[in-house]
Amino acid sequence: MGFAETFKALSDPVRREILTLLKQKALSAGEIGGHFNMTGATISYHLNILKKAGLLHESREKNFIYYQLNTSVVEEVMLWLSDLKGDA
Amino acid sequence: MGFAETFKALSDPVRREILTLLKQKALSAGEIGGHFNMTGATISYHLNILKKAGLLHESREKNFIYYQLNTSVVEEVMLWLSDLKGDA
DNA sequence: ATAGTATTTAGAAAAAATTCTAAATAGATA
DNA sequence: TATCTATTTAGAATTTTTTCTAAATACTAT
Repeated sequence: MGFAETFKALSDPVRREILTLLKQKALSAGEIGGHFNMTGATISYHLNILKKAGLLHESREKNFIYYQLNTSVVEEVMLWLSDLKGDA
Repeated sequence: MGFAETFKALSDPVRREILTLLKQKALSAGEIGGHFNMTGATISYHLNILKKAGLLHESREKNFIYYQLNTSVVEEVMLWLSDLKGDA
């Protein structure tokens, strides 16, 4: 759950696009998959990496699992960068 | 030179530690290598990735090449994250 | 309970990243 | 020029990441 996992999660373009999609509204795994030319299994793999990094919140509803961006971890990354920059 | 390269560069723990070292003062490749249990060739590999991502500034002096953090690219990453967070 | 839809897990294949050793380049100094 | 030091490049081995197919799980609804 440290920065290592979070930066790794952010390093993949597919995962960054997923986060961008989730910036506005929560989406189910299937809806997310609809935006990519990939199997559901691959989307699930990416969602799992984002989840482990703490970047997602999930909520179950009916038969679906809705994913949403967890902004607090984004803020933590920004703090790390801010410190690196010298604003410590 | 886009975000892809920069996030990839930031995703490795060795490279993040290099950036942290360079936060304060410029260091030569050899000095950087002294902080890690790796060959100079490997350090050079990492420096090259950071350089391509625009995260480093280099200046030659005598026989040495001094590397320093380029904070402006760090700021660009922070802006991307800020936008993701919703501060757009 | 059965059948249907959504998502995840397992295992394997392919691609990318990390590291090393050995050799090459670049510049400095004697 | 010859040599020494600093750094990079080339090539190969290892590890990690990404992706797929096929199967499994989970939950809904008939």
